[in-house]
Amino acid sequence: MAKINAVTERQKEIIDAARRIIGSRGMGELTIRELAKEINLTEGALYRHFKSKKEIISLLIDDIENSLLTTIEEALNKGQDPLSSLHEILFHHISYAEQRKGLTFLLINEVMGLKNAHLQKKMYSVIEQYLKKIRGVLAGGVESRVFRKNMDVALASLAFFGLVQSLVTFWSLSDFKFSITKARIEELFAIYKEGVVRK
Amino acid sequence: MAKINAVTERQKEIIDAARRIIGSRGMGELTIRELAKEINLTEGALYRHFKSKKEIISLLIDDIENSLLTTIEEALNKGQDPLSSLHEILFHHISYAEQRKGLTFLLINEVMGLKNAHLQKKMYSVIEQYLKKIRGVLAGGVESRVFRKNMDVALASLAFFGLVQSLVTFWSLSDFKFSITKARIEELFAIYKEGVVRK
DNA sequence: TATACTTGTGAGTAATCGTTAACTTACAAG
DNA sequence: CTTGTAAGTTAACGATTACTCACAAGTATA
Repeated sequence: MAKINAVTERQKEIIDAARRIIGSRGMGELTIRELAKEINLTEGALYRHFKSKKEIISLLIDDIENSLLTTIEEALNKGQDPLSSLHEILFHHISYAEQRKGLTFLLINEVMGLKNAHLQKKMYSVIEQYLKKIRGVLAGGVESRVFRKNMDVALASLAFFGLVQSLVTFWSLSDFKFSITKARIEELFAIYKEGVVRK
Repeated sequence: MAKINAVTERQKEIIDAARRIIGSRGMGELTIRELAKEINLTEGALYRHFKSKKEIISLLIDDIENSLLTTIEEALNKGQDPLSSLHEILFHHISYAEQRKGLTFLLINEVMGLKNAHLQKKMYSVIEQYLKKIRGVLAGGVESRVFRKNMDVALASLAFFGLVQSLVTFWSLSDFKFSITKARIEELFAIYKEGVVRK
């Protein structure tokens, strides 16, 4: 299948600016005016490059789809076995979220609030792809008997996702006051890996 | 300390209406006009009962603070030991979130997006109180040697929170299509309790 | 050189937002 | 009978929203 909609340079600039605004000033400040100001263009000019604000959000989702899934894919390839793959993915995902100041989760929520079926489906698809990768690793681990054999991999992938989401939520609400250290992530992984119960 | 701001009956009606709107139509539809329509009042009349929209959000956070923490407290009292306490809390929290259609998390994310220092601090406080309760249970479990002794209880409480958050996020994005069964929650708890690695 | 396409400007639109002002009504107290 | 107050209505406010359009300047192509 050929590329239907190639993303132009200007479009890239626009979504970069959008990411900057959301990260520093929040979703509520992402307006056409502010976006135009950010890249020194007029509002009318912006509409030469997309047809609606929803399309910008759609492009932002595409951006996340590419960057997040690529990040996870790289981490996955670095891992030598299922367990180290998960370890790598957790580290990469958290540093990804840290760099982007939780943009992914802000966007997830915005899309939920919009109640726009198309965008919602698209966002759902991204998360589903993410979870699918995790499920793949988990299933491999179950097969190679590194992971519990009677484990529900769908829920285990969701729980994995939750590690990052809750950390970023708490971190964001604290206004990014505390730093996420390597040791903290290590312990978070240990909880996921070992559980809380004494062996 | 005496009660400074007693919540009136009308105020209760208003935040109930706000909850209904958010649950059925999303945060984006929570406007003064829609809110007035929902309880058959005029917009001006609403302002007899609060001084700004932010105050409504603030009241909503208060509402969550009371209802969620009460729910968790009840579950905590039901549990006979640390492990069963966590079990109860997870069940109660998920059914709480289910009833309210993930309102708590919608509100958390909305506040994150608003970048309003006061509301953010308030929301942070609610989550902090929640986590504190979980930390209490976890610390008790470590002491009674039911839980791992070298566990970071702060991160473990965050991971617990993440179980519910990710489940509700995914559930909400899927437009509440799938149902959360008892068996699923049981398995989710098993992942938290046992971890994913084979013993 | 003439033509067409792209990208920009600047001024506008209607709609909607939170909020407020001026006024009315029901009711209670003295 | 007067006065005060709480709670409502109606109508508007200024600001902001996403979005549009006539027009100009540059660039590439024929």
